[in-house]
Amino acid sequence: MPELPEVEVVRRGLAEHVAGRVIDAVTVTHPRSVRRHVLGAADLIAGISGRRVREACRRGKYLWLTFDEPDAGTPDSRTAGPALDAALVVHLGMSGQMLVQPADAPVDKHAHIRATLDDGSELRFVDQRTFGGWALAPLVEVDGSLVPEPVAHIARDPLDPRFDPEAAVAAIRAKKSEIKRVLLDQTVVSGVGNIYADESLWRARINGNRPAAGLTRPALRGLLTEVRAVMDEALAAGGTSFDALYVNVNGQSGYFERALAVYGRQDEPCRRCGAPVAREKFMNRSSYFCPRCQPVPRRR
DNA sequence: CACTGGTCCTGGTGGC
DNA sequence: TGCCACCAGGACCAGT
Repeated sequence: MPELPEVEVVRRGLAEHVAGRVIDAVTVTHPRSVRRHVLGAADLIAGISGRRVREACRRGKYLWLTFDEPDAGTPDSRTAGPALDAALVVHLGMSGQMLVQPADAPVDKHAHIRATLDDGSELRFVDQRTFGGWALAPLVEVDGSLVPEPVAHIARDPLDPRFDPEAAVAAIRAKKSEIKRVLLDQTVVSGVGNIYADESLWRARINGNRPAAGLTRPALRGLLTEVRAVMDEALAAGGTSFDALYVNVNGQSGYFERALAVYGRQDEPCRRCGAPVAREKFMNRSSYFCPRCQPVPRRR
C-alpha cells in the first residue's frame, strides 16, 4: 500500500542503483503491467532499450525515470532536435515493487517486467495485483516543472519544494465534497492515500465527513501541517530499512506496524483520549477515526 | 463542469 | 477439508 513516503523511498533506491545505468534488454511477461502504454509492449521496449537512465523523479505516488540523450549519430538524434524527451513512468499501484537484483537471482512469480542493466543487475517490476505498471510518455511543462504527460494533472505534493500551502488551502475550500475525499483527490494535493488521510485527520482532530468548504483556513493549514508531519515520519522510518540488494521491499516503511494512531485500530483505545476507535464504510473501503476527538458533523 | 459511486485485480482470510 | 464471499485500495470512468 505505497503512499508518498514509500514511493519516495523507492525513488531514492532507484536514484542510487539505477541512475547512470544503461538499460540493455527488456522483457514484458504480463501485458496488464504495460496497459497504460497505449502503443504496446514492443514500443515501450524499443523506447527504453539502450538508453542511459539520468534521474529518478517523483510527484505524489508517480515515479519516473528520465534518460540521457541518445548518442550523437544515431538516426533518432537528427530528428529529435530540441523536442522534449520521453520518461519511463512507473506507478506501483497497491502492490508494485521495483527490485534491483543480480540478473541470476531467482525470479519472483509476479515479476512482470524485467530490464537488464549494464552492471549485471536487473531491474524487476513485481506486482501481485497488477494495479501498477510502466509507460513511456513525453515530458511536458506544467507550472514551471517538467513532468510526464500522465502526471500533468497531478498536483504538487507536500514534500515538493514548490508546494504552496495557501494555494492548497484555497483549492480544498473550493471543493464541495467531504474533506477526506478531497484529501484523496490527487489533483488537489497529491501523495495522500487512505491510510495517511485517516492519520492526518486524526492528528488534526477533524472528522473526514465534514464538508471541505466548511473548514476554516487555520483548520486546513493545521491539517496540511499534519499531512506533512505524517509523511516526514513515515519517510524517516522507511529510509532506515534499506537493503542494497533491493531498491525497496514492497514499499513498506516499518511505519505501518508501529506508529499508526487510528488506521486499522477499530475498537482499540484512541491514543489521545482512550475512546474506542470507530470504523465506517467509505467509498468501498474503510475509514478509521476517533468519535470523541473527531466528532461527527451535525446533519444539515 | 463538478461531483459521486462503481470497477478493475489477486492473494489472504474467515465462515460454513 | 474445501469452497466461496469478502476485503484491501489508487486511479480511472461512466452516470447524474
